[in-house]
Amino acid sequence: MTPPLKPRETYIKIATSKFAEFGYRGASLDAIAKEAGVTKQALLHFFGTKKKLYEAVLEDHAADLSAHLEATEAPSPQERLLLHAQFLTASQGIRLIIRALMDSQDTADHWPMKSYLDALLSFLQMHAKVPRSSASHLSWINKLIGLIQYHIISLPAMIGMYGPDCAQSLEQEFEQTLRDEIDAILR
Amino acid sequence: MTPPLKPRETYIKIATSKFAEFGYRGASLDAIAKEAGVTKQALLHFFGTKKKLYEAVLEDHAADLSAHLEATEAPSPQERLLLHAQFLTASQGIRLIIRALMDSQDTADHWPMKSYLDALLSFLQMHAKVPRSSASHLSWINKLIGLIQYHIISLPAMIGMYGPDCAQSLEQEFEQTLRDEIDAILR
DNA sequence: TTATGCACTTACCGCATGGTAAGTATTTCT
DNA sequence: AGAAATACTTACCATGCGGTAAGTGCATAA
Repeated sequence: MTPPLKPRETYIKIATSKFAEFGYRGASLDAIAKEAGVTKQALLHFFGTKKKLYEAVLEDHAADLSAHLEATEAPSPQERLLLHAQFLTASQGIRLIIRALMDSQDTADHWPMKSYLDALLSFLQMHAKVPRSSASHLSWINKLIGLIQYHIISLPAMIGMYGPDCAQSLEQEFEQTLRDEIDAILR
Repeated sequence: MTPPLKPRETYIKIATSKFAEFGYRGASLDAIAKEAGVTKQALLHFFGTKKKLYEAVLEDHAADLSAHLEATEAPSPQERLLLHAQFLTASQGIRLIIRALMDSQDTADHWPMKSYLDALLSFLQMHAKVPRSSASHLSWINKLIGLIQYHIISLPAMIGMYGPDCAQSLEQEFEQTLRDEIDAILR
């Protein structure tokens, strides 16, 4: 029933998961193309260079995140933000963001995630318990994303070090922390 | 006055900064060797393979962190942990940890950072306000490292997006958050 | 004095990678 | 019917990479 994705969209989705998993350098055009069932020249045909494909991926992802925040419905702002945070956690696309932040200093000025961050900022400003500076909200967002992101990337290592049993309690503690943080600033 | 580093130690220090900055794939033996003023075969002579150099770097770094935690002196446990957290923030070696967590699933079981994590855990257990499970402490450590780590890697992008002025307030908010988190669990 | 080990070097190899050039089949527009 | 655009393909190339092989200079030990 889902309409068949256009080639370009297909490539972007596959590239997204590859870049998220292996990083910009680690994800080769060949590997992405192979998963899509084409040759890498198909990708170069659409995007010109690997760098441009990467930029397209980042922009597409930012749009996805903004769209999800927009579309999420819940009885209260807290629950809405919690749902969105859980989506962030589950989507694993957060790895893409970390990779991007770590890889590129130079592209920071025309950073594609800005639109998404701005959407989050205005959401916070609209529903905050008390008025706060946008720097303060930005700092809170950093805290939240840092929380989510480190939880995701450290979990496999934690399980490796402390056994599979620790996973469940870590998950529980993590969700409680999410709730606490959200409750702390939203009315 | 500092005693001249042995070659092996020199290589590890340089490799540490390169791996932290560019990741395992992104840091080439050539680049590391060039900065050390030798050829890459000098590195291969000492470490055999790039992978083994990487492991040596991780182990050395874990030892450094544990040593710093051990050596830090302060009037109270809170201040001691705060000093250590600020060292973590300033050392930028935290990038190494993130890179390592993201790059390797398979090496998670014999993860070199475990000794450092265990040192942190016992520190928390010794000075916690109230007794808590080690899973709970582990979760708190994740939170703290996530906080530090995302602050560091996102700051350049934040400055790029919102201008240099936001840096100072982000720094201030960040330090306050560190203090709050530490005060929340240490007596 | 010879030998042994250490800390390298130069020369080379094979492979993976991003990218170019040119061609091809299919659909859409005029 | 013919032209143009779309969505690719095969063939190829230059570069950078990790790693091997063999040799060199130098200090110390027997």
